[in-house]
Amino acid sequence: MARPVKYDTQQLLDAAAELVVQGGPAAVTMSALAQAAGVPNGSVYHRFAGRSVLLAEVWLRSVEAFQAGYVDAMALEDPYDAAAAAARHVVDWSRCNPELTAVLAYSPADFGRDDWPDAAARRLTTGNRRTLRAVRALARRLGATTPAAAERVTVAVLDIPYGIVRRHLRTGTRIPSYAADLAERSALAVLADAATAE
Amino acid sequence: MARPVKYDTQQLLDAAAELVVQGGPAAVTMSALAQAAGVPNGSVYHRFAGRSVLLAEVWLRSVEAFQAGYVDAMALEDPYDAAAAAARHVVDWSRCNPELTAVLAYSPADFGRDDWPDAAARRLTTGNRRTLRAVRALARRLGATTPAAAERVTVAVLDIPYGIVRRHLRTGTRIPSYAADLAERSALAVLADAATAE
DNA sequence: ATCGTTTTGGAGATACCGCTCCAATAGTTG
DNA sequence: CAACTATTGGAGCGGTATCTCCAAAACGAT
Repeated sequence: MARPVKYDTQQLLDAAAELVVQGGPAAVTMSALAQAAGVPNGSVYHRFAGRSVLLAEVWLRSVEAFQAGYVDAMALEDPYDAAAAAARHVVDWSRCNPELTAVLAYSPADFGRDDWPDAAARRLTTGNRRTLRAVRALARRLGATTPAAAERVTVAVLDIPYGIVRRHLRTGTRIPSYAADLAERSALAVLADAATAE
Repeated sequence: MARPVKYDTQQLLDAAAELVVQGGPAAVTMSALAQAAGVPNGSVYHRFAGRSVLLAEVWLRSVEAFQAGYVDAMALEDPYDAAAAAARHVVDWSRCNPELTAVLAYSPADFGRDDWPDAAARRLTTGNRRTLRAVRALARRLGATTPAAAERVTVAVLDIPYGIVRRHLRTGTRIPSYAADLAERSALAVLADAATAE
């Protein structure tokens, strides 16, 4: 019925993520993407209405992929098991998805969030809210009542594992194999310390 | 002897840091800086030879200010006191220097490290090495022998406090007053857990 | 084979950025 | 007051990025 599509959106997003690895969000220009993917300049605009839409897609694809597994990990019955699984997931997922992790090393603001179309902005807040709810639910199951206690849970299941990942990302060293164990143990140590405080 | 200087370098760097807060390193353009500081376009070039020099100065000023106090904090005699002080310093310093902290949320690469002049690159490696040495010395004093044990110390004195700071930076929420306590306690919990493992 | 429909490709308009250059400027000195 | 000198200011050049536009291309349907 018509000419078939020649360029896959996903392959463009992959190339864009690769550009983020090499030079951050600023390196993701429409022309650089076209060149990196071996696509004519104008063809990029047939997939993404503009640069802000492209950047939104790059971010959302990464964050949604991460959050899906992260929320799943916290669904385990025992709250300590859930916390341990969540901490491990951050490290393991990052090891398996270095390009997507490089994207998440920035913030939505760095990907021009202010210029995103409304639909993209909504996807972002929806995903973030769901994740926040999951963490808060876990905090409740762990007996956290005050804001400080809830934040301690966040430290355990997010700040610690992501801090490890981020440091290796920045220094260029590969994430060592013991990193997941380290993240889990450190997370549980913080949670155990919180339990003794009650 | 000659016309006196009219624009202070520090005030330009302050304006540049403010630009980083609002829009990341990409927003630090020579023209944007000139406009933000109320300085003519060309005058910026009388202070900084080019954009790469400017970005290098912005980064180095922030990181050196941070590292100075950080290394000092680890000089305490008792290694656990030193670790606690280091963890607290990260949070306290970030609370007191939000603009400089916003700069450190990125990496030297985001500030165009590859284009820095040699002198700036040397300043960076010198400061980083000194800091790394201090952390490694602390790890030794805490009895860490394996790489995994040393990294656990890094988790305690850097990843945990900085993770807390970074999360608040990203969400736009102010760092709560209990954050320093939370960082210290979490750090000591991780270190205590490490001690029981031996 | 021909038609209709959708995708493609790339040249070019517009805007912005880094950077240069040099006349004008404003203190300092004698 | 006049001469000297380092600093200043802004117009403008070259390069690059975003985005538009429409003829050409490539397939399915008839």
